[in-house]
Amino acid sequence: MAYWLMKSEPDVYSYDDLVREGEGTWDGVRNHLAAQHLKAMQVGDQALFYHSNIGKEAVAVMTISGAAIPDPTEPEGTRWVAVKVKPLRKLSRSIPLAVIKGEPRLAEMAMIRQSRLSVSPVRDSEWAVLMELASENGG
DNA sequence: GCCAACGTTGGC
DNA sequence: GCCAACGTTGGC
Repeated sequence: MAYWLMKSEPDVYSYDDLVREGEGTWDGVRNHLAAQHLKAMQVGDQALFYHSNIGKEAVAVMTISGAAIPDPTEPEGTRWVAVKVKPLRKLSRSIPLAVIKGEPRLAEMAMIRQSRLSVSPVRDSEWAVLMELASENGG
């Protein structure tokens, strides 16, 4: 199972919106590297839901419920893709970007190294650190 | 609101 | 094929 981090501006689409929907389609990705990551996702993978711009924090964990399909917001024939996601759990403590940046063990995270990438992989070791930061008694 | 990073477009 | 101009993302 792989781990990911996916960004969304909460005033456009927030974690609460996903909870309300039950299952969401992660579409609108228009970056080739991000799209590559979408294609690599498998059902059962887990992803951090990160609120960009407003909040700037990871707020929840979701699970990939459907592998890559042609992006329904694009006309047929284009190669952009979307995946299906379902909410899993809200983090006990959300993880602000500042905390991620201040954690040396997360310095190599893809989202830190390339801040504008909206879909990025998270290593197992990084995931463990993030979950530690998100727990009530960890850190 | 500003600006850095990055991608895309178009002139040459 | 290079590179300047421009648009977008997203942090500050």
